[in-house]
Amino acid sequence: MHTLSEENYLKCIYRLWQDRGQKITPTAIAEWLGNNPASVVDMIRKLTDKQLIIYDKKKGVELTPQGQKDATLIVRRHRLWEVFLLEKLGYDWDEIHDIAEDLEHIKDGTLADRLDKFLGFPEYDPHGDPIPRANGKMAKRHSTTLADVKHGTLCRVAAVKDTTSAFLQYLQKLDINIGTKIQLIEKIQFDGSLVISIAGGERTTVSQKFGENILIDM
Amino acid sequence: MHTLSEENYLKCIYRLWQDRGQKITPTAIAEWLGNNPASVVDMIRKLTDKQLIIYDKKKGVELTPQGQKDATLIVRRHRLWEVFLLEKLGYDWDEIHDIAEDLEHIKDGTLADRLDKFLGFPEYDPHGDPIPRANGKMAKRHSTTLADVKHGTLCRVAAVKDTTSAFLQYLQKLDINIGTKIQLIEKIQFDGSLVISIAGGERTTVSQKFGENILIDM
DNA sequence: ATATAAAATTAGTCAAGGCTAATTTTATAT
DNA sequence: ATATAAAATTAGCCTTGACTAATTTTATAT
Repeated sequence: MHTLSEENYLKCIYRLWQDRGQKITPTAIAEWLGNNPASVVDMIRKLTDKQLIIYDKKKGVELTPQGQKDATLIVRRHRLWEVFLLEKLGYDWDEIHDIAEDLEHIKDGTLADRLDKFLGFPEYDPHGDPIPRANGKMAKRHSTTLADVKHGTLCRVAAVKDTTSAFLQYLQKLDINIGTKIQLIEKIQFDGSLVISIAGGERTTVSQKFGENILIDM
Repeated sequence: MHTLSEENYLKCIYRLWQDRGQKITPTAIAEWLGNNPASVVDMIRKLTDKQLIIYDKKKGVELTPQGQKDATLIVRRHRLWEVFLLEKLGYDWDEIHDIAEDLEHIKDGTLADRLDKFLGFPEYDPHGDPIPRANGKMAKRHSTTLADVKHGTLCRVAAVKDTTSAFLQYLQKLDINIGTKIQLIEKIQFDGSLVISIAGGERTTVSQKFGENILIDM
Protein backbone atom coordinates (compact mmCIF):
# COMPACT_ATOMS: atom_id res chain seq x y z
CA MET A 1 0.00 0.00 0.00
CA HIS A 2 1.11 3.52 -0.66
CA THR A 3 1.59 6.47 1.65
CA LEU A 4 -0.35 9.67 1.25
CA SER A 5 2.65 11.35 -0.37
CA GLU A 6 3.29 8.51 -2.76
CA GLU A 7 -0.33 8.64 -3.84
CA ASN A 8 -0.15 12.36 -4.43
CA TYR A 9 2.91 11.99 -6.60
CA LEU A 10 1.33 9.16 -8.54
CA LYS A 11 -1.78 11.17 -9.17
CA CYS A 12 0.27 14.18 -10.19
CA ILE A 13 2.28 12.16 -12.69
CA TYR A 14 -0.91 10.65 -14.04
CA ARG A 15 -2.48 14.06 -14.54
CA LEU A 16 0.57 15.56 -16.19
CA TRP A 17 0.65 12.59 -18.51
CA GLN A 18 -3.03 12.95 -19.40
CA ASP A 19 -3.00 16.73 -19.67
CA ARG A 20 0.12 17.39 -21.59
CA GLY A 21 1.23 14.11 -23.04
CA GLN A 22 4.72 15.54 -22.95
CA LYS A 23 7.88 14.52 -21.21
CA ILE A 24 7.34 14.63 -17.47
CA THR A 25 10.33 16.17 -15.75
CA PRO A 26 11.14 16.49 -12.06
CA THR A 27 10.69 20.24 -12.40
CA ALA A 28 7.23 19.87 -13.88
CA ILE A 29 6.22 17.62 -10.99
CA ALA A 30 7.73 20.02 -8.47
CA GLU A 31 5.79 22.92 -9.94
CA TRP A 32 2.51 21.04 -10.03
CA LEU A 33 2.82 19.92 -6.43
CA GLY A 34 4.42 23.10 -5.16
CA ASN A 35 7.36 21.09 -3.87
CA ASN A 36 11.08 21.51 -4.15
CA PRO A 37 12.69 19.65 -7.07
CA ALA A 38 15.07 17.99 -4.65
CA SER A 39 12.14 16.39 -2.87
CA VAL A 40 10.81 15.21 -6.19
CA VAL A 41 14.07 13.49 -7.00
CA ASP A 42 13.84 11.60 -3.73
CA MET A 43 10.32 10.48 -4.42
CA ILE A 44 11.18 9.45 -7.97
CA ARG A 45 13.72 7.09 -6.49
CA LYS A 46 11.14 5.72 -4.10
CA LEU A 47 8.45 5.18 -6.71
CA THR A 48 11.01 3.61 -9.02
CA ASP A 49 11.98 1.16 -6.28
CA LYS A 50 8.31 0.31 -5.88
CA GLN A 51 8.14 -0.25 -9.64
CA LEU A 52 5.38 2.27 -10.11
CA ILE A 53 7.30 4.51 -12.47
CA ILE A 54 10.27 4.36 -14.82
CA TYR A 55 12.54 7.34 -15.00
CA ASP A 56 14.78 7.94 -17.94
CA LYS A 57 16.56 11.25 -18.33
CA LYS A 58 15.67 11.26 -22.02
CA LYS A 59 12.03 10.23 -21.76
CA GLY A 60 11.23 11.69 -18.38
CA VAL A 61 8.95 9.93 -15.89
CA GLU A 62 6.54 7.26 -17.09
CA LEU A 63 4.06 5.15 -15.20
CA THR A 64 4.48 1.39 -15.26
CA PRO A 65 1.33 -0.66 -15.81
CA GLN A 66 1.06 -1.05 -12.04
CA GLY A 67 1.59 2.66 -11.55
CA GLN A 68 -1.13 3.43 -14.06
CA LYS A 69 -3.48 1.06 -12.34
CA ASP A 70 -2.86 2.56 -8.93
CA ALA A 71 -3.07 6.13 -10.19
CA THR A 72 -6.30 5.37 -12.01
CA LEU A 73 -7.84 4.05 -8.84
CA ILE A 74 -6.95 7.23 -6.96
CA VAL A 75 -8.51 9.34 -9.69
CA ARG A 76 -11.56 7.09 -9.65
CA ARG A 77 -11.99 7.62 -5.94
CA HIS A 78 -11.46 11.36 -6.25
CA ARG A 79 -14.07 11.80 -8.95
CA LEU A 80 -16.63 9.56 -7.29
CA TRP A 81 -16.32 11.50 -4.05
CA GLU A 82 -16.78 14.72 -5.98
CA VAL A 83 -20.05 13.42 -7.35
CA PHE A 84 -21.10 12.42 -3.86
CA LEU A 85 -20.24 15.78 -2.34
CA LEU A 86 -22.09 17.72 -4.99
CA GLU A 87 -25.11 15.55 -5.50
CA LYS A 88 -25.71 14.12 -2.07
CA LEU A 89 -24.30 16.69 0.29
CA GLY A 90 -25.16 19.77 -1.73
CA TYR A 91 -21.72 21.33 -1.93
CA ASP A 92 -20.97 23.87 -4.63
CA TRP A 93 -18.87 23.24 -7.67
CA ASP A 94 -15.87 25.05 -6.33
CA GLU A 95 -15.84 23.43 -2.89
CA ILE A 96 -15.68 19.77 -3.74
CA HIS A 97 -12.18 19.43 -5.14
CA ASP A 98 -10.30 20.06 -1.92
CA ILE A 99 -12.43 17.74 0.17
CA ALA A 100 -12.19 14.98 -2.44
CA GLU A 101 -8.44 15.51 -2.29
CA ASP A 102 -8.56 14.03 1.20
CA LEU A 103 -11.30 11.48 0.65
CA GLU A 104 -9.50 9.92 -2.31
CA HIS A 105 -6.89 8.49 0.03
CA ILE A 106 -9.30 6.38 2.05
CA LYS A 107 -8.33 2.85 1.26
CA ASP A 108 -10.79 0.05 1.46
CA GLY A 109 -11.16 -2.80 -0.95
CA THR A 110 -14.77 -2.23 -1.85
CA LEU A 111 -15.40 1.40 -0.95
CA ALA A 112 -15.02 2.89 -4.42
CA ASP A 113 -17.22 0.24 -6.00
CA ARG A 114 -19.93 0.63 -3.39
CA LEU A 115 -19.86 4.38 -3.72
CA ASP A 116 -20.01 4.03 -7.50
CA LYS A 117 -23.08 1.85 -7.21
CA PHE A 118 -24.69 4.14 -4.66
CA LEU A 119 -24.23 7.07 -7.04
CA GLY A 120 -25.66 5.14 -9.97
CA PHE A 121 -22.38 4.54 -11.81
CA PRO A 122 -21.83 8.10 -13.01
CA GLU A 123 -19.68 8.46 -16.14
CA TYR A 124 -18.42 11.97 -15.51
CA ASP A 125 -17.60 13.94 -12.41
CA PRO A 126 -19.06 17.40 -11.78
CA HIS A 127 -16.20 19.05 -13.66
CA GLY A 128 -16.88 16.89 -16.68
CA ASP A 129 -13.90 14.59 -16.23
CA PRO A 130 -14.59 10.94 -16.97
CA ILE A 131 -14.63 8.61 -13.99
CA PRO A 132 -12.46 5.51 -14.44
CA ARG A 133 -14.58 2.37 -14.23
CA ALA A 134 -13.87 -0.44 -11.81
CA ASN A 135 -12.03 -2.25 -14.60
CA GLY A 136 -9.74 0.71 -15.19
CA LYS A 137 -11.37 1.74 -18.46
CA MET A 138 -12.87 5.16 -18.80
CA ALA A 139 -14.88 7.28 -21.17
CA LYS A 140 -13.01 9.48 -23.62
CA ARG A 141 -11.69 12.68 -22.35
CA HIS A 142 -12.90 15.82 -24.03
CA SER A 143 -10.02 17.53 -25.77
CA THR A 144 -11.38 20.40 -27.86
CA THR A 145 -11.44 23.72 -26.05
CA LEU A 146 -13.51 26.76 -26.68
CA ALA A 147 -10.34 28.46 -27.88
CA ASP A 148 -9.92 25.82 -30.61
CA VAL A 149 -13.18 26.20 -32.51
CA LYS A 150 -13.79 28.68 -35.26
CA HIS A 151 -16.08 31.65 -34.95
CA GLY A 152 -19.74 30.99 -35.33
CA THR A 153 -19.53 27.54 -33.73
CA LEU A 154 -22.24 26.62 -31.26
CA CYS A 155 -20.94 24.24 -28.64
CA ARG A 156 -21.75 22.68 -25.30
CA VAL A 157 -19.59 22.89 -22.19
CA ALA A 158 -18.46 19.33 -21.53
CA ALA A 159 -15.79 19.82 -18.92
CA VAL A 160 -13.36 22.29 -17.41
CA LYS A 161 -9.61 21.96 -17.25
CA ASP A 162 -8.82 24.30 -14.41
CA THR A 163 -10.48 23.33 -11.15
CA THR A 164 -9.33 26.14 -8.92
CA SER A 165 -12.11 27.87 -7.09
CA ALA A 166 -11.15 31.19 -8.70
CA PHE A 167 -12.06 29.75 -12.08
CA LEU A 168 -15.12 27.87 -10.92
CA GLN A 169 -16.51 30.86 -9.13
CA TYR A 170 -16.04 32.93 -12.26
CA LEU A 171 -18.01 30.31 -14.17
CA GLN A 172 -20.78 30.50 -11.59
CA LYS A 173 -20.90 34.23 -12.02
CA LEU A 174 -21.20 33.83 -15.78
CA ASP A 175 -23.83 31.18 -15.16
CA ILE A 176 -21.86 28.52 -17.01
CA ASN A 177 -22.21 24.89 -16.01
CA ILE A 178 -21.57 21.51 -17.59
CA GLY A 179 -24.07 21.37 -20.45
CA THR A 180 -24.38 25.11 -20.97
CA LYS A 181 -24.54 26.08 -24.66
CA ILE A 182 -21.99 28.64 -25.78
CA GLN A 183 -21.66 30.20 -29.19
CA LEU A 184 -18.32 31.65 -30.21
CA ILE A 185 -19.12 34.92 -31.96
CA GLU A 186 -15.67 36.25 -32.64
CA LYS A 187 -12.00 35.75 -31.89
CA ILE A 188 -10.04 38.92 -31.34
CA GLN A 189 -6.81 38.63 -33.30
CA PHE A 190 -4.82 40.88 -31.02
CA ASP A 191 -4.81 38.79 -27.84
CA GLY A 192 -7.01 35.81 -28.55
CA SER A 193 -9.93 37.14 -26.52
CA LEU A 194 -13.22 35.47 -27.29
CA VAL A 195 -16.58 37.11 -27.76
CA ILE A 196 -19.20 34.58 -26.80
CA SER A 197 -22.89 34.25 -26.18
CA ILE A 198 -23.80 32.14 -23.16
CA ALA A 199 -27.01 30.15 -23.48
CA GLY A 200 -28.19 32.46 -26.23
CA GLY A 201 -27.73 35.53 -24.04
CA GLU A 202 -25.85 38.76 -24.56
CA ARG A 203 -22.33 39.01 -25.87
CA THR A 204 -19.61 38.62 -23.31
CA THR A 205 -15.87 38.82 -23.79
CA VAL A 206 -13.55 36.35 -22.10
CA SER A 207 -9.81 35.83 -22.29
CA GLN A 208 -7.99 33.26 -24.37
CA LYS A 209 -6.85 31.61 -21.15
CA PHE A 210 -10.47 31.26 -20.16
CA GLY A 211 -11.33 29.64 -23.48
CA GLU A 212 -8.47 27.18 -23.16
CA ASN A 213 -9.92 25.91 -19.92
CA ILE A 214 -13.37 25.15 -21.26
CA LEU A 215 -13.62 21.73 -22.90
CA ILE A 216 -16.48 21.31 -25.32
CA ASP A 217 -18.64 18.97 -27.39
CA MET A 218 -20.30 20.07 -30.56
CA MET B 1 -5.84 22.20 13.35
CA HIS B 2 -4.66 18.87 14.65
CA THR B 3 -2.54 16.18 13.04
CA LEU B 4 -3.82 12.69 12.51
CA SER B 5 -1.86 11.45 15.50
CA GLU B 6 -3.06 14.21 17.76
CA GLU B 7 -6.64 13.41 16.79
CA ASN B 8 -6.15 9.76 17.52
CA TYR B 9 -4.78 10.50 20.95
CA LEU B 10 -7.60 12.93 21.67
CA LYS B 11 -10.18 10.39 20.68
CA CYS B 12 -8.49 7.72 22.72
CA ILE B 13 -8.43 9.90 25.82
CA TYR B 14 -12.07 10.79 25.26
CA ARG B 15 -13.06 7.17 24.98
CA LEU B 16 -11.13 6.08 28.03
CA TRP B 17 -12.75 8.89 29.95
CA GLN B 18 -16.24 7.88 28.80
CA ASP B 19 -15.72 4.16 29.18
CA ARG B 20 -14.00 3.92 32.48
CA GLY B 21 -14.38 7.25 34.14
CA GLN B 22 -11.16 6.41 35.96
CA LYS B 23 -7.78 8.02 36.07
CA ILE B 24 -6.26 8.01 32.61
CA THR B 25 -2.60 7.07 32.79
CA PRO B 26 0.04 7.09 30.05
CA THR B 27 0.13 3.31 30.24
CA ALA B 28 -3.61 3.04 29.70
CA ILE B 29 -3.33 5.24 26.62
CA ALA B 30 -0.36 3.27 25.35
CA GLU B 31 -2.26 0.02 25.70
CA TRP B 32 -5.36 1.33 24.00
CA LEU B 33 -3.43 2.68 21.04
CA GLY B 34 -0.90 -0.11 20.90
CA ASN B 35 1.90 2.41 21.27
CA ASN B 36 4.95 2.59 23.45
CA PRO B 37 4.48 4.52 26.73
CA ALA B 38 7.47 6.67 25.83
CA SER B 39 5.66 7.88 22.73
CA VAL B 40 2.62 8.64 24.83
CA VAL B 41 4.63 10.82 27.16
CA ASP B 42 5.81 12.84 24.16
CA MET B 43 2.31 13.32 22.88
CA ILE B 44 1.01 14.26 26.32
CA ARG B 45 3.51 17.10 26.27
CA LYS B 46 2.36 18.16 22.85
CA LEU B 47 -1.34 18.11 23.66
CA THR B 48 -0.65 19.94 26.90
CA ASP B 49 1.15 22.66 24.97
CA LYS B 50 -1.85 22.93 22.69
CA GLN B 51 -4.04 23.25 25.80
CA LEU B 52 -6.17 20.28 24.85
CA ILE B 53 -5.40 18.26 27.96
CA ILE B 54 -4.17 18.75 31.48
CA TYR B 55 -1.86 16.17 32.93
CA ASP B 56 -1.42 15.77 36.63
CA LYS B 57 0.42 12.79 38.04
CA LYS B 58 -2.25 12.43 40.71
CA LYS B 59 -5.33 12.84 38.54
CA GLY B 60 -3.99 11.47 35.29
CA VAL B 61 -4.89 12.98 31.93
CA GLU B 62 -7.98 15.17 31.60
CA LEU B 63 -9.43 16.95 28.61
CA THR B 64 -9.75 20.72 28.76
CA PRO B 65 -13.04 22.20 27.49
CA GLN B 66 -11.38 22.75 24.11
CA GLY B 67 -10.03 19.21 24.12
CA GLN B 68 -13.49 17.88 24.88
CA LYS B 69 -14.96 19.92 22.07
CA ASP B 70 -12.41 18.73 19.56
CA ALA B 71 -12.64 15.10 20.67
CA THR B 72 -16.42 15.22 20.51
CA LEU B 73 -16.29 16.44 16.94
CA ILE B 74 -14.03 13.57 15.94
CA VAL B 75 -16.41 11.09 17.55
CA ARG B 76 -19.33 12.79 15.83
CA ARG B 77 -17.67 12.40 12.47
CA HIS B 78 -16.76 8.78 13.18
CA ARG B 79 -20.27 7.78 14.12
CA LEU B 80 -21.92 9.65 11.28
CA TRP B 81 -19.66 7.94 8.76
CA GLU B 82 -20.50 4.60 10.33
CA VAL B 83 -24.18 5.25 9.72
CA PHE B 84 -23.40 6.24 6.14
CA LEU B 85 -21.32 3.16 5.45
CA LEU B 86 -23.92 0.80 6.85
CA GLU B 87 -27.09 2.41 5.59
CA LYS B 88 -26.03 3.88 2.30
CA LEU B 89 -23.19 1.71 1.13
CA GLY B 90 -24.44 -1.57 2.54
CA TYR B 91 -21.42 -2.55 4.60
CA ASP B 92 -21.77 -5.06 7.40
CA TRP B 93 -21.69 -4.22 11.06
CA ASP B 94 -18.18 -5.47 11.57
CA GLU B 95 -16.63 -3.68 8.58
CA ILE B 96 -17.56 -0.08 9.21
CA HIS B 97 -15.43 0.76 12.22
CA ASP B 98 -12.06 0.62 10.49
CA ILE B 99 -13.15 2.65 7.50
CA ALA B 100 -14.77 5.28 9.70
CA GLU B 101 -11.48 5.40 11.56
CA ASP B 102 -9.99 7.01 8.45
CA LEU B 103 -13.00 9.04 7.38
CA GLU B 104 -13.30 10.71 10.77
CA HIS B 105 -10.13 12.68 10.07
CA ILE B 106 -11.45 14.45 7.00
CA LYS B 107 -11.64 18.05 8.04
CA ASP B 108 -14.05 20.42 6.43
CA GLY B 109 -16.11 23.03 8.16
CA THR B 110 -19.51 21.83 7.06
CA LEU B 111 -18.95 18.20 6.13
CA ALA B 112 -20.19 16.63 9.36
CA ASP B 113 -23.30 18.79 9.42
CA ARG B 114 -24.13 18.10 5.80
CA LEU B 115 -23.62 14.38 6.31
CA ASP B 116 -25.77 14.52 9.42
CA LYS B 117 -28.57 16.17 7.47
CA PHE B 118 -28.19 13.76 4.57
CA LEU B 119 -28.56 10.84 6.97
CA GLY B 120 -31.63 12.35 8.62
CA PHE B 121 -29.95 13.41 11.89
CA PRO B 122 -29.50 9.92 13.36
CA GLU B 123 -29.27 9.78 17.15
CA TYR B 124 -27.31 6.56 17.44
CA ASP B 125 -24.66 4.92 15.32
CA PRO B 126 -24.98 1.29 14.19
CA HIS B 127 -23.29 0.05 17.35
CA GLY B 128 -25.80 1.91 19.47
CA ASP B 129 -23.46 4.68 20.54
CA PRO B 130 -25.04 8.12 20.65
CA ILE B 131 -23.90 10.58 17.98
CA PRO B 132 -22.84 13.95 19.37
CA ARG B 133 -25.04 16.72 17.94
CA ALA B 134 -23.64 19.72 16.10
CA ASN B 135 -23.86 21.68 19.35
CA GLY B 136 -21.75 19.09 21.19
CA LYS B 137 -24.65 17.66 23.19
CA MET B 138 -25.50 14.02 22.84
CA ALA B 139 -28.07 11.47 23.90
CA LYS B 140 -27.41 9.51 27.09
CA ARG B 141 -25.08 6.66 26.82
CA HIS B 142 -26.45 3.26 27.79
CA SER B 143 -24.68 1.96 30.83
CA THR B 144 -26.41 -1.19 32.04
CA THR B 145 -24.94 -4.37 30.62
CA LEU B 146 -26.50 -7.76 30.21
CA ALA B 147 -24.19 -8.95 32.96
CA ASP B 148 -25.69 -6.43 35.38
CA VAL B 149 -29.35 -7.45 35.34
CA LYS B 150 -30.86 -10.13 37.50
CA HIS B 151 -32.10 -13.41 36.15
CA GLY B 152 -35.46 -13.43 34.55
CA THR B 153 -35.07 -9.92 33.14
CA LEU B 154 -36.23 -9.35 29.59
CA CYS B 155 -34.20 -6.65 27.91
CA ARG B 156 -33.39 -5.09 24.58
CA VAL B 157 -29.94 -4.75 23.05
CA ALA B 158 -29.26 -1.03 22.90
CA ALA B 159 -25.57 -0.94 22.09
CA VAL B 160 -22.33 -2.88 22.18
CA LYS B 161 -19.15 -1.93 23.97
CA ASP B 162 -16.64 -3.96 22.08
CA THR B 163 -16.50 -3.12 18.40
CA THR B 164 -13.90 -5.59 17.22
CA SER B 165 -14.98 -7.65 14.29
CA ALA B 166 -14.45 -10.84 16.31
CA PHE B 167 -17.21 -9.74 18.65
CA LEU B 168 -19.49 -8.32 15.99
CA GLN B 169 -19.23 -11.44 13.88
CA TYR B 170 -20.10 -13.55 16.89
CA LEU B 171 -23.18 -11.41 17.37
CA GLN B 172 -24.13 -11.91 13.74
CA LYS B 173 -23.83 -15.64 14.22
CA LEU B 174 -26.08 -15.49 17.27
CA ASP B 175 -28.41 -13.27 15.23
CA ILE B 176 -28.17 -10.41 17.70
CA ASN B 177 -28.56 -6.85 16.51
CA ILE B 178 -29.43 -3.51 18.04
CA GLY B 179 -33.03 -3.93 19.17
CA THR B 180 -32.93 -7.70 19.62
CA LYS B 181 -34.80 -8.87 22.75
CA ILE B 182 -32.80 -11.00 25.13
CA GLN B 183 -34.03 -12.68 28.28
CA LEU B 184 -31.51 -13.57 30.94
CA ILE B 185 -32.52 -17.00 32.14
CA GLU B 186 -29.75 -17.75 34.57
CA LYS B 187 -26.39 -16.61 35.82
CA ILE B 188 -23.90 -19.36 36.52
CA GLN B 189 -22.25 -18.66 39.87
CA PHE B 190 -19.01 -20.42 39.06
CA ASP B 191 -17.73 -18.20 36.25
CA GLY B 192 -20.47 -15.67 35.59
CA SER B 193 -21.62 -17.37 32.41
CA LEU B 194 -25.07 -16.33 31.28
CA VAL B 195 -27.84 -18.54 30.01
CA ILE B 196 -29.98 -16.43 27.71
CA SER B 197 -32.79 -16.71 25.26
CA ILE B 198 -32.37 -14.63 22.12
CA ALA B 199 -35.58 -13.23 20.63
CA GLY B 200 -37.59 -15.85 22.46
CA GLY B 201 -35.53 -18.67 20.98
CA GLU B 202 -33.65 -21.57 22.53
CA ARG B 203 -31.35 -21.27 25.50
CA THR B 204 -27.80 -20.30 24.71
CA THR B 205 -24.89 -19.91 27.06
CA VAL B 206 -22.52 -16.99 26.73
CA SER B 207 -19.57 -15.85 28.82
CA GLN B 208 -19.56 -13.12 31.42
CA LYS B 209 -17.22 -11.13 29.17
CA PHE B 210 -19.82 -11.37 26.44
CA GLY B 211 -22.53 -10.06 28.75
CA GLU B 212 -20.39 -7.14 29.85
CA ASN B 213 -20.13 -6.00 26.27
CA ILE B 214 -23.84 -5.87 25.60
CA LEU B 215 -25.49 -2.65 26.71
CA ILE B 216 -29.21 -2.83 27.25
CA ASP B 217 -32.48 -1.00 27.80
CA MET B 218 -35.31 -2.54 29.70
C1' DA C 1 32.39 25.90 -29.69
C1' DT C 2 31.84 27.83 -25.69
C1' DA C 3 29.60 30.85 -22.15
C1' DT C 4 25.52 31.07 -19.70
C1' DA C 5 21.29 29.59 -17.99
C1' DA C 6 18.36 26.04 -16.55
C1' DA C 7 17.56 21.55 -14.75
C1' DA C 8 18.89 17.71 -12.04
C1' DT C 9 21.18 15.83 -8.38
C1' DT C 10 23.68 15.31 -3.97
C1' DA C 11 24.56 16.32 0.75
C1' DG C 12 23.10 17.68 4.84
C1' DT C 13 19.19 19.52 7.97
C1' DC C 14 14.69 19.49 10.20
C1' DA C 15 10.11 18.19 12.38
C1' DA C 16 6.83 14.62 13.35
C1' DG C 17 6.03 10.65 15.49
C1' DG C 18 7.30 6.41 16.27
C1' DC C 19 10.87 3.11 18.73
C1' DT C 20 14.38 0.83 22.49
C1' DA C 21 17.13 1.02 26.48
C1' DA C 22 18.22 3.10 30.66
C1' DT C 23 16.79 5.61 34.57
C1' DT C 24 13.87 7.61 37.98
C1' DT C 25 9.62 7.71 40.41
C1' DT C 26 5.73 5.62 42.54
C1' DA C 27 3.14 1.59 44.41
C1' DT C 28 2.82 -2.72 46.61
C1' DA C 29 3.83 -6.50 49.48
C1' DT C 30 6.18 -8.42 53.07
C1' DA D 1 10.26 0.30 56.52
C1' DT D 2 12.24 -1.51 52.89
C1' DA D 3 12.71 -4.65 48.80
C1' DT D 4 10.57 -5.38 44.59
C1' DA D 5 7.65 -4.53 40.87
C1' DA D 6 5.33 -1.43 37.97
C1' DA D 7 4.86 2.99 35.84
C1' DA D 8 6.74 7.13 34.07
C1' DT D 9 10.26 9.55 32.08
C1' DT D 10 14.52 10.65 29.64
C1' DA D 11 17.92 10.08 26.12
C1' DG D 12 19.05 8.78 21.88
C1' DC D 13 17.87 6.67 17.42
C1' DC D 14 15.01 5.72 13.13
C1' DT D 15 12.02 6.75 9.02
C1' DT D 16 9.26 9.75 6.20
C1' DG D 17 9.12 13.51 3.51
C1' DA D 18 9.92 17.94 3.34
C1' DC D 19 13.70 21.77 2.98
C1' DT D 20 18.25 24.67 1.57
C1' DA D 21 22.66 25.10 -0.42
C1' DA D 22 26.09 23.40 -3.31
C1' DT D 23 27.33 20.89 -7.30
C1' DT D 24 26.97 18.59 -11.63
C1' DT D 25 24.71 17.86 -15.90
C1' DT D 26 22.21 19.35 -19.85
C1' DA D 27 20.35 22.95 -23.02
C1' DT D 28 20.52 27.19 -25.32
C1' DA D 29 22.23 31.19 -27.47
C1' DT D 30 25.72 33.61 -29.46
